Amino acid sequence: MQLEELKQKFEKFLRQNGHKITKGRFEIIDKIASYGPHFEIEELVRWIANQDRSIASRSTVYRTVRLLQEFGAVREVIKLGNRTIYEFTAGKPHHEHLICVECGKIIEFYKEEIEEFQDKVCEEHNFTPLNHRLEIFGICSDCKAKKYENRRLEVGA
Amino acid sequence: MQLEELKQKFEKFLRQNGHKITKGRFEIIDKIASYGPHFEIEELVRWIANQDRSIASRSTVYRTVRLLQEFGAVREVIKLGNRTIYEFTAGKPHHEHLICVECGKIIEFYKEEIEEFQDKVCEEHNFTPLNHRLEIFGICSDCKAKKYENRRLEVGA
DNA sequence: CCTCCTGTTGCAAATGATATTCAGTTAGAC
DNA sequence: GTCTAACTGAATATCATTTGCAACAGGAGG
Repeated sequence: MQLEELKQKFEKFLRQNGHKITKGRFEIIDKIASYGPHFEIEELVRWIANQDRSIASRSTVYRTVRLLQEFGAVREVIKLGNRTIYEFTAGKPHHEHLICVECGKIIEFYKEEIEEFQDKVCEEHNFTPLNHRLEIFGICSDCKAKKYENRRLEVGA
Repeated sequence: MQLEELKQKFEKFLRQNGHKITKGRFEIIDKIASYGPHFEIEELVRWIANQDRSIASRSTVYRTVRLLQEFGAVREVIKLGNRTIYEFTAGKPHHEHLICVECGKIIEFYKEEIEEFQDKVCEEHNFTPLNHRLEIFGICSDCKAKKYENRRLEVGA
């Protein structure tokens, strides 16, 4: 299983950077992995707190997510208002996101051309890209359908 | 001058939405326009506070920037950590940004293809786009040059 | 010009995400 | 096992942003 492989690499990363191997850190990875592709830290903290045996405090979750970002297994993918939505990337290829501003649904998509453009633009400006983020905010098909429903109800079916 | 035109349109916008025409709001627009293309609110607040005659409180600046966003003259273009960088768009066509993570320099660029992709991807997902934001984080040419200088100095010129 | 109602302002306090401090606890090198 | 540096949890601090509220000011109608 590739989660195990990831953990082993993370362990090596920790060792190489003078960090210690603690149970909590690996339990947090398990939680993130089983939570779903996208998460917010406060959400994760609440979820963990609700479990039978709480494995880590708020501070530890924040600290571990930061480590995972440095390691490269977690990425900040959406910044909306004061919310930060993270993604457990774990080897997934880079991709972008459509965000429904009505229901919060997140749709992933990949367009190779975007990477090509990034390279072209950066070269033009002699700029060395480290990472990028493309967020498209809008209304998803479900929410559009719902609005249509509501309109019908208002008019009187 | 097109700033005047913008103000007139904003005045109409305010009237249409049941808001009042106050001196402060227009003075804030002047400040934003003379500040430069990109600004952060706290920065703007401090700058305004340092003027001979302080024209608006922190809350009013925040509230006015929000109105200007609804109106469409101001846009959140970069979210980095807990910082939000705004742009005074005022009719400028949509474009994207390169952000130097060393010195904070912001470089604007436009690629029509990005708009085309957005439309294509959104169509595929039956998603109605409202706005988007592409941020490319990296190191600008100046900072790369500076690093090169430092390396030379360390080695001993 | 006066009056009244509603939106606006400034301040202080609240909020919410995230960072930090510190004292007690552990990992893991020797 | 011993020792030290890194880690943890709880409380506290910080920083951007929002909100409650009392005083104030547009602007519509007279």
